[in-house]
Amino acid sequence: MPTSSSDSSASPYRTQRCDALRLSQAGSEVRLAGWISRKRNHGNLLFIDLRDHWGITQCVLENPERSEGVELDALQREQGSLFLEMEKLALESVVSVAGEVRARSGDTVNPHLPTGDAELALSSLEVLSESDPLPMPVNRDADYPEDLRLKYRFLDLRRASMRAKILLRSQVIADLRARMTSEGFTEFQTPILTASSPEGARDFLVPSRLQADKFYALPQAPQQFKQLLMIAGFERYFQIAPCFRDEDARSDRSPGEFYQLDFEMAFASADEIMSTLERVLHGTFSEFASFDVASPNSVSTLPFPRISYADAMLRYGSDKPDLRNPIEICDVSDLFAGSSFAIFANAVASGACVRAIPAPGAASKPRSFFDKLNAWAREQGLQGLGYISYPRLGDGQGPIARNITSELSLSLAERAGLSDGDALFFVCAERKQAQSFSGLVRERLGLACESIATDIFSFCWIVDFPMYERDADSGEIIFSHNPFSMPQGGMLALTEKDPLDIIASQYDIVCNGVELSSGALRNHDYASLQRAFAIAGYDAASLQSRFPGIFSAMRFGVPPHGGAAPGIERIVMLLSGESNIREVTCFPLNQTGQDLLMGAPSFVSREQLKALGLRQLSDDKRKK
RNA sequence: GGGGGUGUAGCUCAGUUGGUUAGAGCGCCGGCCUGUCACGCCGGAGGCCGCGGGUUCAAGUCCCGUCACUCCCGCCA
Repeated sequence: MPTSSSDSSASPYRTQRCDALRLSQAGSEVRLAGWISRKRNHGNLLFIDLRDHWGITQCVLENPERSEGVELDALQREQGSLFLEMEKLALESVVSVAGEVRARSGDTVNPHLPTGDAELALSSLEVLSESDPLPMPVNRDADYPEDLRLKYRFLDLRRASMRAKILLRSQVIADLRARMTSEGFTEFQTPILTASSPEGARDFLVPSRLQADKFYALPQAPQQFKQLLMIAGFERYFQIAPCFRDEDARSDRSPGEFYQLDFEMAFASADEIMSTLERVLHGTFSEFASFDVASPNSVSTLPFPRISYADAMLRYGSDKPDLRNPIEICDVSDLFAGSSFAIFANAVASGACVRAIPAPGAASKPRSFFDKLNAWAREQGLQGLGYISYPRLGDGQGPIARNITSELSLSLAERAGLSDGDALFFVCAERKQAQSFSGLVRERLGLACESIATDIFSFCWIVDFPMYERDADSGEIIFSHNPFSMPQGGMLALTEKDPLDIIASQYDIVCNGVELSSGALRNHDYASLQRAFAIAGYDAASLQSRFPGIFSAMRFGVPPHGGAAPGIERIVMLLSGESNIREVTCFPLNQTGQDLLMGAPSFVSREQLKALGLRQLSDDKRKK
């Protein structure tokens, strides 16, 4: 694979790349190939920006002047027709051109272009592929509707900003591979056509031709396969793994497929797994951050902080907190209990929580700042958002402050760690709602008070997730997350504890409020895995039929193991500052799961359906 | 499945309280131009105002419905 500019000598289309033009080549003949990115036509002087994968070179073409009564010689006539041909060639046509390298003089040097001190004076042109007029320009960085961009993705991908993101993705994947390999991991490929599993996300199904009426499913993740590889005795597995989930899209969630850096380790502790992933992510984020990683804390130092799930929900109101935001929530239910502020006192008496969210420097904000937040809180379905404003800590102001003692006002400020000039917001609701809502308030205040740094990657681990939860609708005990996780305390915890108090050996890694990965120690003990499923209502017999692979393997020697699977797109999104997953994907599906370029999904022929033993659609439905 | 936003020229957008023939920039076509690098100047073509219905003397504009895209909730073990 040629990487240096001189290695393309074998090409019939060019002698060098468009980024390789040098002043030192002045006087020599050079051939270039690429797309016509821009033309600047001065009548008898034409500039062409020729672009290939590597860069841009300015080509220049002169039209010999035809003076009154003086005939042009053959060379001049040839030059003239070359000019006319190039002049009418559409942008984005692909050409191979040759000419002499010329130095650009003084003020015609373009300092913004790496090749800007020289240019190619054209003497020949071969049109390799002519372009139609473009449905969208590609030589500028403007916003275009996403459906247009996806329909002409091959054009969209010619744009510099898209190229940068896609190339970054490639480099990030290569870097992750190298780091995993040097950590002693081996890369594997696991099946794409596999069995449907009834739990988790909705499966993509593929009908089987050889086994009538049966279906394959595309893997939601290679979870069972990587565990089987552990049982097979490969101690360190990884894969840049495609995952398929038939769920609705979000801007940070592709509707069909995405990639994970899937890995698993045998005979490892949770600490070992976490520190391994930390090293890899810290390395990759330091390598590719767009800002200066030399400045302190620009990428969290190792080891990343670990926060229990319960603590995260209290202090940040989220299990994926953005730690760039310095605001921390605290519980003040006990301070309001029995206080003279009857609304909160009564609510606490009947089991509600009051959570306090500091707003740094907000005491000087105008009244409208508080009114706006309050209006927003009502939109979100809350009664309202109380607040105390503290121009000085001893001088709480606002509607709540007028109804409580100055001692209470001061205690609140102290508990929340306020300084003069801050304000304190209050959320009063049932515990779960108070948690999640104070998290939203925290996010909003972080933005409003401009207290979120933009040039750091702030990582943390969230640990000690509950193993089970109660389904809000059915009231039944269900798995909170991965059923194959090891419960902390093992079999003893499963038999002795209230299921809702059992903690899983699960750890999520979070960066800037983005959940990069869930991970866990897996339950390698057959009996306790059966017990764990029994608590969630699965009898032993059904496990064998639901998860035949893993359950038959469990009986033949299973090493303790665990792993994680950070999302590739999420990593690239963070590194490129994108909030939309489609921006870091070459050919993404749109929000409704369609590929507007390839026309997927599509109807298929009657013959194809018949071979699969599937019912045929009526003609009018197919035509619609 | 539910809620919000958007939809006017190939593209990006403007279009006032409902009021003459719906505009601009880019692109396209034609003309001029020898140092530009988003080249410049002159001219031209190009519109089912997403679609259907309604209100009105009059609808791009107001109302109802519908479609497409997008963001969010549900969902994503």
